[in-house]
Amino acid sequence: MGRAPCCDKNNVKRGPWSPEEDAKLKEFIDKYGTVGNWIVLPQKAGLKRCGKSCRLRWLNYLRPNIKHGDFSDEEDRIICSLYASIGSRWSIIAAQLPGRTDNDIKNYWNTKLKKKLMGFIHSSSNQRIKSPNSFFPPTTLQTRPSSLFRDSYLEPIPLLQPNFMYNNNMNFQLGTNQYSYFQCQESLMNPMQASCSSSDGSCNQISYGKEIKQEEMGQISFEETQKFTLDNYGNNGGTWADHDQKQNGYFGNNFHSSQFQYDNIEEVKELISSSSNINGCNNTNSLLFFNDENKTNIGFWG
DNA sequence: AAAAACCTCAACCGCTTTCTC
DNA sequence: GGAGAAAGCGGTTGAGGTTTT
Repeated sequence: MGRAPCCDKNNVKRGPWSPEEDAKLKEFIDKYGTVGNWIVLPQKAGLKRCGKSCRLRWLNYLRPNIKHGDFSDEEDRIICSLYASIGSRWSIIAAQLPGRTDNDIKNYWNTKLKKKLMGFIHSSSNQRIKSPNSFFPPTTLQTRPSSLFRDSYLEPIPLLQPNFMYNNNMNFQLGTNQYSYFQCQESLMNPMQASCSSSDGSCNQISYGKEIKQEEMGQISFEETQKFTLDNYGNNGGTWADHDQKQNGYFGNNFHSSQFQYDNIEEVKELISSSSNINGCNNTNSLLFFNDENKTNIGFWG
């Protein structure tokens, strides 16, 4: 017994929207708004469409100030940074890019941005990064057509560093709530011993050892992390998320990220290839960052 | 010129979260 | 607090367009 369908599929039109349907929907919403209920809207608007379909059409295409077309460098950086930080939380990412929809960003990431970044990682293997500072975003926020797909890896993508990325080592204890938890690897020098917490093996988060209450953290030595630092947050019960949202402005629930620092591109490459299967988990994605100490920061997502 | 391969993106599906009663 | 409905969300699909062979 499955879930009841949201509408009678036999009596609704599916597939691409015609200009007439677009006009009908737009005219109705301009006049009456969404009437607080997408399910009844198509009926009132005289459309033979599912409410969900109307909502999607409006949000992704018809609503005012929707931006279509090329993404700017600035938008690329924001997407990359946020993806590395929070993963595929497209709605949160879209909230940082006025005029862009989550669907748009998702498509853009899946079809272009991801490939370019992976290409960059692979092509970087024989070349040491010359000027790490060049990877930081320019001070100007001027919007211009994206050069991401024109430039070779010698002019890498300048990635925006989310606030938390500056909080290496112990400074990442942003939360003050005593009920907050973070996850800490017991064997810090071998992050690849990470485990999967999902019972079905389809985890989308990497877990690093046992959970440790924040107040216990003072007992843990991080001396050996001067060169290699682990930065890993988790949230439990939403408290982290609440804090992060206040702290960084854009992190929603279940914010979870991890970063490592390496000073050797080969280590990073190895890490990327080995991270594709960690303890049976499919952690297939990774992303490079660079900081101003000539280290390579790497962010993971599942 | 035709077929095959590849790419893009709008739309759908179904699960999760939020809201309302 | 619980149940049901609606909205929100992210993964996936597939039609149509473009490029390559």
